[in-house]
Amino acid sequence: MEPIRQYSAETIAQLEDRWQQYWDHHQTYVAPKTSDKPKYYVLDMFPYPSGAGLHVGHPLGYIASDILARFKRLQGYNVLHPMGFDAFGLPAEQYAIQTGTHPAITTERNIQTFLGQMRRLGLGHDPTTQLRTSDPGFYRWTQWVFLRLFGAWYNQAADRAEPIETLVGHFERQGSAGVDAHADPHDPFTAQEWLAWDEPSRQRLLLHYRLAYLSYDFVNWCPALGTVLANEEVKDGVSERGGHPVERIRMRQWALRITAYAEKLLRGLDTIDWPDSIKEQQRNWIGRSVGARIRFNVQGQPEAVVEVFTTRPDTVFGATFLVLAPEHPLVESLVTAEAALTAQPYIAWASNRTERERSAEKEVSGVFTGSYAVHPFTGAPLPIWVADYVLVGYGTGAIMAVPGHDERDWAFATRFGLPICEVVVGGDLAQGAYSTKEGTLINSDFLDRLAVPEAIARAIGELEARGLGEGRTTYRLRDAVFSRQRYWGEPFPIVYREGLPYGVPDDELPVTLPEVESYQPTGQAESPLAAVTDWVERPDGSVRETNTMPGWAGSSWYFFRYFDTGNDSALAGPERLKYWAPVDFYIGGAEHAVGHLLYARFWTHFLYDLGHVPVAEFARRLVNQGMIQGVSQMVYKERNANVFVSADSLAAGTAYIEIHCDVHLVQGEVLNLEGFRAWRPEYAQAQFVVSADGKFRTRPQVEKMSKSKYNVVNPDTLCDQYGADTFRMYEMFLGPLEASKPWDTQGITGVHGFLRRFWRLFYDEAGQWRVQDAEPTPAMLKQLHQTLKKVADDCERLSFNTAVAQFMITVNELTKLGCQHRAVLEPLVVCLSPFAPHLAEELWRALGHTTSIVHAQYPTVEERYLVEAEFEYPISVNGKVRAKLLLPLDLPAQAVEAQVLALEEVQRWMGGSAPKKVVVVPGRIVNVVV
RNA sequence: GCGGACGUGGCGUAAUUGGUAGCCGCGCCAGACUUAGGAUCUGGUCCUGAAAGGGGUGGGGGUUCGAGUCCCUUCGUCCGCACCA
Repeated sequence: MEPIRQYSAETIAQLEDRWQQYWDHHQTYVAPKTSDKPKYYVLDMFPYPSGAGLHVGHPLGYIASDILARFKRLQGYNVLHPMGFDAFGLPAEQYAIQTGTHPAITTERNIQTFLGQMRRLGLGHDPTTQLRTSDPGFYRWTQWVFLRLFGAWYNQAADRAEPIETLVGHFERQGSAGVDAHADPHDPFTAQEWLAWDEPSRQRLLLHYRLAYLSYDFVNWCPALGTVLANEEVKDGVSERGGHPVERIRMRQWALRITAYAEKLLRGLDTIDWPDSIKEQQRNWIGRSVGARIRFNVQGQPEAVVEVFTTRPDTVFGATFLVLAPEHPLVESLVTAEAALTAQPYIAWASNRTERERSAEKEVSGVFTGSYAVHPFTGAPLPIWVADYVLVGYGTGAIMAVPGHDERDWAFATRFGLPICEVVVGGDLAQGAYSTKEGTLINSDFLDRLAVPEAIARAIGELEARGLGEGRTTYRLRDAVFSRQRYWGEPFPIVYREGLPYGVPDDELPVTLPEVESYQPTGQAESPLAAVTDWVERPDGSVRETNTMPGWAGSSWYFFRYFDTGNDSALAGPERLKYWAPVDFYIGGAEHAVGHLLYARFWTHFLYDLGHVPVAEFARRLVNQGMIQGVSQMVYKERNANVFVSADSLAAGTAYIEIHCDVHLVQGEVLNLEGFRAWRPEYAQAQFVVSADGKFRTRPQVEKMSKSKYNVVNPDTLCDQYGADTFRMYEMFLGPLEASKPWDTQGITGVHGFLRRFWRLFYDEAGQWRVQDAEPTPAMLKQLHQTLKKVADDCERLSFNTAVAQFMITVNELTKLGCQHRAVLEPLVVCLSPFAPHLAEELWRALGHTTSIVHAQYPTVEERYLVEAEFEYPISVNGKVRAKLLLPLDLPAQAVEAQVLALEEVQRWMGGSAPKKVVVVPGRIVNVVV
């Protein structure tokens, strides 16, 4: 291979291409899947291969993980750094509906674009691990996991999931007595009854327990997308994808009993190194609240019992009325004939309002049902109201209103003239409700004079003793709706016989996605698969489930598949799982906080319970890379004329239209007028009012990077111009990895200049090799080892921006020192290689090495070169470090002592007196004793 | 409203985690070269001052010999959650 001697635009392209080919050809990044070396697993959140390709914001995380992977490899780890694709998803399907192109074709096309762009960046992913969630060989195991969920129940006594067989065994021996499960309620039964039941009855009952089960409940139905959505996919009452309105309707759907894992998901957060904000979001989402359920009988309706949840059972004597959500199942029977006239319209109106309308509403609204509940302790009649500030989905969908100590209840009581009763001392009711936990109880019979915490315990004890309720922990987390009425997703491995679901045998997996004539949903809540009758109807008379799994199914476990992508007897081989799990470093966007990241934890906990994977938490450390925002460039056009005015010359009285112009036409807020004229035909003849200096200025504006704002900067063009190494280093140099920051193309020249100057250390301007074997000077060695140390530290703490800065300092310094010494430059190239792998490979080869620098060893930091000519002596007074004294390194202990004694400041702390004793210890701490 | 993160030059940022604030880069200024350029190289660039010096990390207060860093308070920005009983 002929060495490249110049580092210029033409040769950079040649150089980078050459090494990319070399890496492909030599399979440089394939990790041995088992090894004696310690492992390090670096994982990116795999992308959905959208049609738009990558913009400069996307590669930030990929570059960071690539640098870390390369760095860890240099440190001697066996590094797995894979890349796959989250290939099922709505955009490909919607494109298919419009064009008839099979989603698999568009998806594969997009994947190839992504792969090309990633290769161009020099990302060293293990090429043997390129999985796709839409590949039958992969989704076979997604279906397999689903079957395990379907075939499992949550044993609360053992605090883990177990195969459903253990439950059936219990039923056969003891009936439902003694089962402590996370399950839907049902009537108790005996072993005899169970044994007497027919198969459908047993199956129907088991659905109450299965961790994947059919539910008939309120779901988020999105008419525009033609599918249901999980709570995590709905934001502010509209779909996260597309922003379409979402309705709450009752439908039969598959759901996963994630609520069984609420407590484990909460506790597991304490064992993992994830960002606080993500942990906090997950805690909020799980929404644990401790309190009690209380049952209220209804006057004149012995069969009706209103159960409420409260976190403040101590305030039960302050309850003056009950409120039910409009959708509460008891509402219908509680509305009396007299009240119906006013109540019915309100209930109908409130139930039909969207979540969004309801939460936007500030006005208190509600209606009296005409019925009264009986206070469990006083027997007082409490009017039962219906109001939409009570949500059907939380707690029991009913509350006891304590207007004295809950703001919403107070507002409601005030609005409708209901009584307000003070039961906790600690505030002023004239100012409104107060919900202090500091006060003591009054007007509360047996709770009087107790402090709130004791009162809560006492109230729960009393409720339980009298059978009126019990202590209870409630979670905001809902079971996850798991079916979608779409084509482009994993088919369920489920068939129905007599309307009851059965899992297909494992040896029938994968249940492959059939071809369809139309990708259009076939009607209200039905997947396009329903139309494929010869697929749906099976010879034995059973029919297939026609929904498909949601987008997050495959992403909930894919990180285990990279260990063993070809395995067709298990999701991954046990010894590989044992070696590689968990992920050591996971990087991706913060937007997945309560979606993917929660589901993936849930699936991992589940698989761990069943012994299929060796870890309960899949990712030890998580980092969210910041978003790179676009910087739009705005130009101002007079409203009524084809006249553009420079942004610093706008006239006060004139009306202007703000127009996004292509950011590539702007250099440092100055518009390239010729380019702008040529950009749009209608601007060719426009007039331009320029600033005093003759320049036409734009106004920058930070916003999301988007095609419509003409602020998208494509990494490919920057790689063409400066090379991938420059691009990689510049993305890192931009700022801290986790911070969001606006893209600024201008600064890239600084990094590019650094790489050129670095090259100059090896080749002079004429392309002559200048590296010598001479002995480097101490100053050079100091510079080298400082850099080796700083860069290693910075890589450990992911401070890549400061590492890049350190490289720049070094190259400036070594240039000044005239360094051309192999002993300095060779280690430096290794140190730089994670950041600029192409350039490093080239120089490594020029230094005479015949193997890839990827497998080199990170140079040893020799501390002796780092010690300063002067040393900071920490001075401790009676053991507490009080000061540091800068003294020459070789100063004898006595001299240090003398210096300390002479230090006026030390005497000042001593209160004017000289220290009794000064001890200089070998660790160079100076102890001063008074 | 609740929770989290943060506030440093014209800009992106750095500061050995309590020890000389402003590293590195952009931009800007000056100079060199020059086939005048959006190239390259050199030097300068927090404020004030002729200098010595003084001031300075959103504002105010505190702890400390010493605070960008810790504590209290206030203002502001960003993010998340939000009728959660």
